[in-house]
Parts: sequence; structure tokens; C-alpha cells
Amino acid sequence: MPLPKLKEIEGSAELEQMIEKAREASDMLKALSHESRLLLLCILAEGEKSVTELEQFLGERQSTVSQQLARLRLDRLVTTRRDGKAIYYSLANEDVRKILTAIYDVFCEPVRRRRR
Amino acid sequence: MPLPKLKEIEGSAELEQMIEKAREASDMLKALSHESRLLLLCILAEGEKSVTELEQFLGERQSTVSQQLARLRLDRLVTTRRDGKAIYYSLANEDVRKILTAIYDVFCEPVRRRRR
DNA sequence: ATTACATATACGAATTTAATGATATAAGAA
DNA sequence: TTCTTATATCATTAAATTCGTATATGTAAT
Repeated sequence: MPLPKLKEIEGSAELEQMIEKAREASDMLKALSHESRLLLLCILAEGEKSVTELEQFLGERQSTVSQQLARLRLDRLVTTRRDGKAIYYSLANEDVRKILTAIYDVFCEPVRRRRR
Repeated sequence: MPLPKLKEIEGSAELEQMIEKAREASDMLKALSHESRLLLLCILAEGEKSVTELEQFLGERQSTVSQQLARLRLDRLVTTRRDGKAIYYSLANEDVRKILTAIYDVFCEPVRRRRR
């Protein structure tokens, strides 16, 4: 799946579309581009977790974690489910997982490979 | 390549490593998470381009484009080569391309597929 | 040496984002 | 009902980012 050729795009209606897509993508990336939020998503990639579990893992204040989660919710990267007092978070869709996997492959795979 | 299990990580030295990787990754993502910079990288994915070409494509001020490029340079997402008066930019490595491809697959492929 | 062109950098104003402490809501237990 | 636990939201401040204007640098041409 090659990236598109400039010639096919320049000055056309496709340019507008490309700009629109870039905006959507950069919005999602903004949500991802934060150390704590990225860690949250990596943990959620393993399966759903309650806010308390996430707090403990990150070792950050409750309100801070909750606000990062709110951000991820608003940008539709995660979904929630309530069970009693707890609210469980999980990745919202496969797109998020795809991006996370790519990031994981680039930044984390080399580490594991080196350690074998 | 599965994402790692929490059990294997929690409380261990691996946690520190994971946090370090998250910081590296989020730094790169911050550079990516900007509409113009993302467009610049998409254009560069096709091949090297001079600053003037990039300016024309984006339709933004010279200093703005140059500053975005500086940011990408500092974060090592692009490299440069001088030829006479012009400076040509290109993607710095395959890691950048991998991430861009994942983003492209998620945000742009569906569009093209739909149009066929 | 002067000029023109391509690109980079400096600086400040405006905007955005993040962290904190305090308060609110919702559920369950007593 | 009151208390406690889990989570969310609000308000304030601090810090980071972005964009514009202006200026500087490097190369080539005259």
C-alpha cells in the first residue's frame, strides 16, 4: 500500500481530502503523544482495566489519571463499562490497536529482540 | 508480536524501561501530531523535496514551514542535503516510514478503498 | 562587493495543554 | 440515612506550543 503520488494530488480536490485526513490523524496523534496517556493505552492493549488499576500502575494522582482518561474518551480512543463502583476502560477499536502496535514495533521490539 | 503482559512488568526494572520507551515514543508522536508537520512527512514519504516545494504544497509562510521543518529535524524525523541554494529534506529512517504507513493505513486507505 | 534568492533563527504575543487541590456524583455498605 | 469508595469535573496556575514579524545566514550571480 504505497503512499500517494504528489502529481496525483496537487491542486485537486484530493488535496482537501488529504488535509482533512491529516487533521483527523493529528488529532488522534495528539491524544497519543503524551507519556502517561501512551502508557495507559499500552496497558489497555492487554485488556480492560479499572481506573484504580491504572492509577496504581502509573503512580499518578487520581484526578490526573481521570483527566487523561477523559481526554482519551473524548477522542474516542477508549470506551468504558461500569461494574458496580468501578469503571472499566478498554481500547475503543482496532484502529487504535493498529497504531499502538506500529509504535510498539518501532520503540519496543528492538529491546526485546536484543535481550534474547 | 504481542504486547507485553502486565504481570511480567509490574514493579520490575522493566517498568522503568517501559516508561523510558513511552517517553521516547511520545516525543516522536508530538512531532507527528500537528496537521502541517504530518502533511510535510506524508509528502516527504514520496521522496525528497526542497523547502520551496514544501512551502508551495502547504501554502504556508516560509518561516512557518521552515520552523516546522526545524522541529522535525531536531526530533530526527527528517534529514537534509544541500544542493546549491536549495536544501532538500527527506525522511530520516525506516522507523518514521513505518509509523507513517500505519497512520496512512488507518486514516487514508479506507478512503481509497471506498472509491474503487 | 552588491544583489537576489533560499532557508534559518530570534523574539514576543496568543493560545493550548498539564498538573493541582477542591469539590461533585454515583454506587454500595452499614 | 450516613459513610465510604470509585470516579469525574472544576478552577486556578504553570508550562509548553504555535504563529507572526523581523532579521540573519549561506550560496550564487552580476
